[in-house]
Amino acid sequence: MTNPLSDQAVFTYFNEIGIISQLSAGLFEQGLPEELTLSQFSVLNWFVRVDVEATPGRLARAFQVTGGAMTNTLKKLESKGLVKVEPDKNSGRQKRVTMTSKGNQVRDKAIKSVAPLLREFAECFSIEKLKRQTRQLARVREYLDERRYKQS
Amino acid sequence: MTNPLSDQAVFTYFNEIGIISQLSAGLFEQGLPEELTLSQFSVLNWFVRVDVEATPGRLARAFQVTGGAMTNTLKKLESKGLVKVEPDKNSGRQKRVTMTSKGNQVRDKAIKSVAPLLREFAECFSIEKLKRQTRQLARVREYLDERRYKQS
DNA sequence: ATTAAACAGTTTAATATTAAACAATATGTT
DNA sequence: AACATATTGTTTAATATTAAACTGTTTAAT
Repeated sequence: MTNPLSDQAVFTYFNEIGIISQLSAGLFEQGLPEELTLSQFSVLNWFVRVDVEATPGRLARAFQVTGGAMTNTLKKLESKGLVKVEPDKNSGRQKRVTMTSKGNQVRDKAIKSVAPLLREFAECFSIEKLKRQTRQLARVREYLDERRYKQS
Repeated sequence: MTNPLSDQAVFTYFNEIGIISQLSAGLFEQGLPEELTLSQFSVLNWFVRVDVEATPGRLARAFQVTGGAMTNTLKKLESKGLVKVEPDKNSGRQKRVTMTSKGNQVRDKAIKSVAPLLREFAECFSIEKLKRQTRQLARVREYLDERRYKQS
């Protein structure tokens, strides 16, 4: 039993999300200092919000990117001296990633640079509504994440 | 007056959107036939849903991508014989893009291929809620689109 | 009529991402 | 103990995108 109308509704939904992703990433990166990309900033931010250390794999899973992408992001961050990547003493194949104090400073600076953008946005859109939407989006994200593994 | 908590809420919101965009595009493209990318399918779909002809610029604006990106997408579609790109008789700088009948067939095939994915999704998430969310997302998208031009 | 500015589309170089192949290490089975 | 399998991270090639420079065309101003 096909329903083209609901198909279209779903497609439009993801279409809006795709465009917002593109526009918001672009705007956000314009506000970022030190040639920081959104991915790089996100990793720095993760070290403040979630944990003080991680493996590359854990970060890749947290941001839903491939291992290769995370290797690339960490290389860029390491070459700027914002994170440290060391071999793990307990495991020969894992690595241990931590943020440097410079990384912390740059993250703070980035937060400050982007704050006006975020606050301007927060003035136009109710934070409560935003949080409600975020919860719904999280459910969709979890759904897609499961589907992902079912396919492959 | 800074409010780091609402900043964080906004950031998390866009973060979820970014991940959903990535995951949904990936899943969607896996279901697409003829080596069709999401961008290419979206253009074909546009010709069914919005208008039977367009200029490259109009399409670029519709999908919020740069002119260069649309040039690239149209080249791929043209090389597969799915659209026709002709010079415009009335204007020396514009071009006229239309979908071929093969393009129409491939679009139909693509719709059928991804239908199961969309329908499975529609079973898990209420279409009414989805439409309500889409309206909210559209407002966010419009806001970002305006901000975009203000910056530059 | 000339000239300047705006506009439409393309090209180029750079980049972040993916999928797939790969190397090194750990785990589990027999 | 040996061997197969799984895991972790990296490398490689391909690709879609962007920003910026560029070409050609139209519009506007003087």
